[in-house]
Parts: sequence; C-alpha cells; structure tokens
Amino acid sequence: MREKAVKRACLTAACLKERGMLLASFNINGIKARAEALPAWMAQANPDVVCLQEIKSVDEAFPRAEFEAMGYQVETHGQKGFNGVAILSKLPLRDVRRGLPGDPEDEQARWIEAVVDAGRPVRVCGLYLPNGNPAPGPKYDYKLSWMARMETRVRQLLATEEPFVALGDYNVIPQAVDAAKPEAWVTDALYLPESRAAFRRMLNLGLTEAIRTRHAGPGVYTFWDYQAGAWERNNGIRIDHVLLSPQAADRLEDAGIDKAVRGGDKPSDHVPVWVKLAA
DNA sequence: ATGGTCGGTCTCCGA
Repeated sequence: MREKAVKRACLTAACLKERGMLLASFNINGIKARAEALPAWMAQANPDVVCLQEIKSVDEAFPRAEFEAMGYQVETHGQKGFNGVAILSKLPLRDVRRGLPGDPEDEQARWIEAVVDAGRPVRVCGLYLPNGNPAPGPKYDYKLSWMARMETRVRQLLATEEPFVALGDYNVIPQAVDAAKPEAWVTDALYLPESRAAFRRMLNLGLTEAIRTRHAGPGVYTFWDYQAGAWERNNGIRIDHVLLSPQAADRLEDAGIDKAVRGGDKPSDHVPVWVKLAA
C-alpha cells in the first residue's frame, strides 16, 4: 500500500515509463449524491485522470478541496441542476477548454478537454453526450447536431496527429450486443439508426473503441437503470465509451469496466470505464 | 406477465 502511494506520487519520466497512465470516466449522477461512493472508488482504483459526467453542480459548489487533498488537480465545467462535466488529474493539466465548439448558443455543460502534460502528452476530452429522448423531437435534433459538432472537433484533433482520448457517457448503444434487451430500445434515441451511424462515423475516422477491443461479446454493460431491478437482472446497456486516436491506440495496454461499483452503497446508475496507456 | 427509481430542485423534469 505504502509503496504504491509513493509510486503514484512520482511524476518523473522514469516512473511514468514504468507504470503508464490510467484514464477513467465515470457518470456519477450528482456529485452531492456520490459524496462517499466517488472518493471510495478513486481511493481504490487510483486513476491518474478521471473524467466525470453529470456532476449536477455549479463550479463553486463542487467539493474541489476534497479531491485536491487526494492529489488531484480539479477542472470543472458545471451548470445548475443538470449535466456538468469535470476532469480530475494527478498529472499536470494545461490548455483546459470548456464547451464543445460549433454553437455559441449552446449553454449545456457537456464537454471539457485538457492536455495531460506528463511524459508524452495526451489530450483528454471528457464528454456527456445528449440523451436525445424523446425521438423524434427537438431533443433528438440537439443530440444529432451535437454529435456532428463533436465529429468536427474530432477531425480537427486527428489532423494534429497528437494522441487524444475522448471518453465519457456517449448515450449511444453501438450494437445489439451492447444491450441485454436490444428489442426494448428500437425506438429510443440511444439506439436509433441515426445515433448509431453518427457514432460509427467517428469510429470510421480512425478511432479505436477501447472497451470493445478487450470486452467483445454479450453481457458487458456500463449502465443499469435504477428501475425494475435492472442491476439484479443484468438488464444493462453499454453506453460509456473510451475512443482513442490512432496515436493513443498505439499505447493501449488494457481497458476495463469497474462493474462491481454498481453493487456498492448508494451507487450511480453508471459504472466507471478505464484505459491504461503506455507512458 | 408485471411493477418498479433516482437526483436536484424548477414539489416536476430529466434520465
């Protein structure tokens, strides 16, 4: 334990080469409600970088001091009541940007990015993609236009040929295998053909869907509804994703889902997903 | 076959 803590505190190039970089994403469904479960998971998983979604908090109300005391730099992009994203990092962050470009009228806090400036730098994009229900309707239109804006940003970042990771709650079930009961989702914005096609278009630009590379197959989910005993029945969907640019994918060592978190005390309806990159 | 839940707050809406 003690040895591990010392290792984690070490930011030299030699230490990074030895241990790589652990990046995670967790839709916490409210920072206040997760006041115990989130620090407990972080203390156990010890991610270098974690992107949070649905903090449901303004920046001033986010308990930053608690996470700073755990060794994290805290960058939030919050709003009152809904949405809200954050990046917490044990490694130094630079070039922090809040908001998805492409629509100055969009006031929803769903995108934050920053460059992790340690060893070989990696840009991290933390995202909370719109749910889009009910579909059709204005919320579905917003989802699809948001995804088009994200594709534009992804194309810009790909052109730099610098490694980046886009991780978060995508609110997209990519394939039938990613739902316990796909037939129940056929009219849902998370599974409609346009949503899936917009997600696939980004993959087809050359991104790697990291979780699928390690966990292909049925029964692998990241979200279980609070209703109807979904968790107990493993009636889940896989909607939290980690997409890697080609230069980040070169460094992929492992990827996973911390499924057990869903069975803990006062859980979010999502669980953390993570990737380990070589330094 | 069926009902059933949270979170933040806008005591309803979003998911």
